[in-house]
Amino acid sequence: MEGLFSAVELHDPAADDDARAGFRLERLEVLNWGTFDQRVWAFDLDGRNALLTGDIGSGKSTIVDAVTTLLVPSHRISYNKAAGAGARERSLRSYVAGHYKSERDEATGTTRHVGLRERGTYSVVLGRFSNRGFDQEVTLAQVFWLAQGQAGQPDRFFVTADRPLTITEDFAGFGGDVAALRRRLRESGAQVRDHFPEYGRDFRRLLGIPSEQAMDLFHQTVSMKSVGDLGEFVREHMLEPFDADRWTDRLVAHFDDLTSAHDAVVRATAQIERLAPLLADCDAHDALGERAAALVARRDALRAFTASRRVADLDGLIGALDERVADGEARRRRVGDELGVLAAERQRLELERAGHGGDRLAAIEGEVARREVERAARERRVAQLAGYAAAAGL
DNA sequence: CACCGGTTCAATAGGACCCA
DNA sequence: TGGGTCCTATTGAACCGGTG
Repeated sequence: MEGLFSAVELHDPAADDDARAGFRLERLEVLNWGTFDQRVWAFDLDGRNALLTGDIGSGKSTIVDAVTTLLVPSHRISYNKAAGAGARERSLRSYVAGHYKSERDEATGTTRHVGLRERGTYSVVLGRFSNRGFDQEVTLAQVFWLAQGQAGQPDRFFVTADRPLTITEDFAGFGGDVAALRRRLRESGAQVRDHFPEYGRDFRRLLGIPSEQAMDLFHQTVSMKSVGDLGEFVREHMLEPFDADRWTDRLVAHFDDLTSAHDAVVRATAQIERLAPLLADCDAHDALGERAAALVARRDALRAFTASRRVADLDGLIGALDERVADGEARRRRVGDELGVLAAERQRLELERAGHGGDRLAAIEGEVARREVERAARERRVAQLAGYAAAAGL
């Protein structure tokens, strides 16, 4: 590393504490990354600002891309942006395989990339960050490997640890068995992840980065060659997304709501004014209703009242009729008795007529009948007298 | 030539499943 | 229970053709 670059210190040692506040990159290590082959290449920044210089193709962008790879999900990285290279010239795969030149196959007309490394090797990118004010150290690392005959992007896993790690001590001597390396790292207390999102959450928590957008801004600035439109850049990467269309729509909708609410109030007021006479009418209606109900009650009671009066009348009438019946009965008895006397008289006369006419038997029969009646009267008289005697206790 | 919209492709994330 | 594999939905980048 020292032979390739000259690090120029840009900081003021007198302002060292302030200049190195927060988490800063302490040391960057790469193994089998791009053209940095075979051994661990370390880059000690010591938490300071540094200027990276070097010839064209010496690997400046490769180092920058190593830092970017540590902090940004690979599908969002445009490695070519920093290198200013042609499309698709650089990728995670090209760094892991160590592509350094392309050969054109005249027979097929295709180009083939030539890599430094055979399959079966692995690559490591490791960054150690420290926050000197709080004496905290955080290590981020990613391990890549290309399996035999594997197409596409390399396999990889992600490591975070809240202590310093080095490639030499923690990412070597595992016999090429990636599973063994994972196990060893996990047992040492490091966090091993398969996917970037959870790894990203881990290191953002460790480094105290609250926003995912901050990483996007970091990515844009670290790999930026030029800013064509500063306003656009600030809008895109430094401001929280602001959906002006949606807010305009909401504003218009809110205004519409206010307008319709005002209309509703005006309408309701007019309705109340027009309903006022109705209230008076309702009161009158209620009064009339009460009066009608009272009259109906009296009308209903009238039936019983008249019935009771009629009962009294009929009772009187019944009494009068009973008297007339009694009178009639007495009269009938009197007439009956008179009829009995007249019948006896008729019989006597018939007998007398028979006597005169020689009908002595008819006279006797008439006399018998008369005596019979007399006997019955006397028996009644005897019975009456016997009743009186019994009543008198004789 | 820049821009826009649609299409295609590859990588990723995450769930289901199996196995030691 | 952890690790490995397979499958699928999602997403972002690249590409392409049309347009002003």
